[in-house]
Amino acid sequence: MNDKKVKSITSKSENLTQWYTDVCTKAELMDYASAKGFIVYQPDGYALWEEIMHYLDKRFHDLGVRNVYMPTLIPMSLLNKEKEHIQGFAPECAVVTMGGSKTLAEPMVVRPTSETLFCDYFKDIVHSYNDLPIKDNQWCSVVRWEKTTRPFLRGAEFLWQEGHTLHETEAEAREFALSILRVYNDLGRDMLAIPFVMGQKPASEKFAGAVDTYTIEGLMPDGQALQCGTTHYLGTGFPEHFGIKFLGKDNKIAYPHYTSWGVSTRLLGALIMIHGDDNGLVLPPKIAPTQVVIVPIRGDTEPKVIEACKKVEASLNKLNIRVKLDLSNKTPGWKFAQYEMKGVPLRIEIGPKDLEKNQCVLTRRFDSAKVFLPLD
RNA sequence: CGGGAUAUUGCGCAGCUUGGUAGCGCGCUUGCUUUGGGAGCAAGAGGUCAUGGGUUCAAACCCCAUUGUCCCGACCA
Repeated sequence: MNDKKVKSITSKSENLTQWYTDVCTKAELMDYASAKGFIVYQPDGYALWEEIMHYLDKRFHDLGVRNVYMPTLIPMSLLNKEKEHIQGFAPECAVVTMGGSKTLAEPMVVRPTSETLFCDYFKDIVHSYNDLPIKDNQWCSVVRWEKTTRPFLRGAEFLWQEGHTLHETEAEAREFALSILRVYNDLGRDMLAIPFVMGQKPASEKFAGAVDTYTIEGLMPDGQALQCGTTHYLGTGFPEHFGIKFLGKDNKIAYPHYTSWGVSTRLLGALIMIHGDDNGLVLPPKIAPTQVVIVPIRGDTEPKVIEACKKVEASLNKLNIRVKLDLSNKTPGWKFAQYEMKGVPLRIEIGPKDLEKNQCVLTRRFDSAKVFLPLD
């Protein structure tokens, strides 16, 4: 019988790439969409992203950041204003064309990132030092026409947040960029159970248009480092090209110092690869959409078992633990395998034998450790 | 973009050599029996065989063209 379980997904040590794809689809995190490189985020996959959004929104708010939303499309002329920037992104830009007899006044591009849109907006609202700092963030998706795609790790479209801030001085901007980097590092520690390494990129790997690029890097099971988040100090280059100026306290005109920063759904790819095993996904409790699953044994014929399960469910609900009681008519063995595949951190089994002893069985996902606890 | 492979039900595949009623496994629906590691039996539902053309009495199958997808390169902050 164990043969069936082993057959369902490829072994992680045997073929990491195949294993990764198997887990993404069989744990029902995503499905492939009809356009190449695009995916459907299924409820359990999107729920992981929602937990990340909740955490970061709170942390960003504490730093004085507010959420905004920019358009999906960028006029080509706007994108062309910063030379280094357009040279970096042009090869992967998705250019919009209209069907039929309709035509566009000028070529449009689906945003690969939104620096140009933010700067075009900032130039109209920044006039004096009293308008600074500006700290905006947006949650959105961006499109980059990658030739080779993988779920979450590299997609033609991915979800992310991009923050854009303007500051009076270089020192303030640099310090802010680094404070965001520390927030990203905390996200790894508090939510994802991933020990990131904070660092600075060499000139050859900097963001197109940045003075300095900082990243958090995660170590993957294949020995490669995966860039999981970036913050950039962009200097005054963008403001100069877009005409963002302010009158300082000294009554002189100056350009503000610019930062941008982001993390994407690539984080989910790192989460899956780092923690998963041959039985499927393994999720840290803080981010798991379902933290505890209760599996009744012989529930159909033993009303007392259901009753006991519901009692446990209610008490866990009171503790704000995300709990699921599975009363479906699947067999217990199927449920065990299913919730292991989905990475649920803790399983509680309750059956007739347990009721006789007034106990239940707890099994931990990441190391299969079993504990018997009194029902009370 | 270069090389290779492939396209048949939601998924995975057989059938093509040698043209003649559209098949299998999984999944799904219903019923009964089951339930402590992916249950069993029975009855069902589900297909423009990628697209266009050609050959033929007859094409999933043979021929030509087109398109999509996958793998390996190359490319990729």
